[in-house]
Amino acid sequence: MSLQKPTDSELEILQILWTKGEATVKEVNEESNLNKETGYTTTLKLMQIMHEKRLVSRNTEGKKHVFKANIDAEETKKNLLNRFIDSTFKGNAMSLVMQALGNHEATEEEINQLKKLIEQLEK
Amino acid sequence: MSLQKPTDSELEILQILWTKGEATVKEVNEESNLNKETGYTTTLKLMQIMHEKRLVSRNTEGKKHVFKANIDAEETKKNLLNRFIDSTFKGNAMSLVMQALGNHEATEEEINQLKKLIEQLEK
DNA sequence: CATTTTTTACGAAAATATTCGTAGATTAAT
DNA sequence: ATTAATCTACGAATATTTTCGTAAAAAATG
Repeated sequence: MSLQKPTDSELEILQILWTKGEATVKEVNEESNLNKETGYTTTLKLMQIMHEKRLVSRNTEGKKHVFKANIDAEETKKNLLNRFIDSTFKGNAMSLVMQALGNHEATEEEINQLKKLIEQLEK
Repeated sequence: MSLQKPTDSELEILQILWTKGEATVKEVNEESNLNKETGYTTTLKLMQIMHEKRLVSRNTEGKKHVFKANIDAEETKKNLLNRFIDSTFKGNAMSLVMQALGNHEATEEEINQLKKLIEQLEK
């Protein structure tokens, strides 16, 4: 069962739902508007399509529909990451890691986390 | 001057050009066909569009046009990586690194590289 | 030099993704 | 209960990306 890749717009909505747990169209739209102007019915339509695709589920009992993500955040991100590594880094995960670490100013805390992870990798 | 994001098909062609240094449409198309069936004129058209966008340059002196990437591999990948981190990991680069390392079976060599990089980060 | 093969140019169809207007339903307010 | 506000459904217009057919130019072959 391979997950289909959400579009950019869909991913943005999924991120909002993953963060909020659940949300109405209005809430999602307001959140979207922090980034870029988006019409209400545009967001609504996207979420209806996502529902058709089973990317989200919705509770229609109450007055307004309440949506939540229907696919797991970690699994989806892992999936997208693997695709990205394949397309952009030709499957070389370590190359991506190096690039990401190189670009990024790491805190002490983060470095310690990294060290721990590396110890585990060594086993 | 911010780089525009190449489409998936464009990225695939860029990867081939980055690897080969330069190539004709025929060569690129044959390489593409290792992954998925792609018509010759499809590849041609894509490369013409990429030329209009200045993603590639071409030498039309000889009999066939010889193309090469007109944007830098490292810079482009860095750019795409930053976008990906923003969209999929909400800007949290370390989270992506952890995920990538967690999914991936690292060789001793790679672990040593990582350790070196971490030493540098600590300074 | 005539014929065949290879190559480019280009328009347009097909596929996919995004945006929005309008109508009708539901709920809230007076 | 009537009016106003909010919300969903849905078709359709736009925009973007991908694919391909056809024609014409260029090169290779015999």
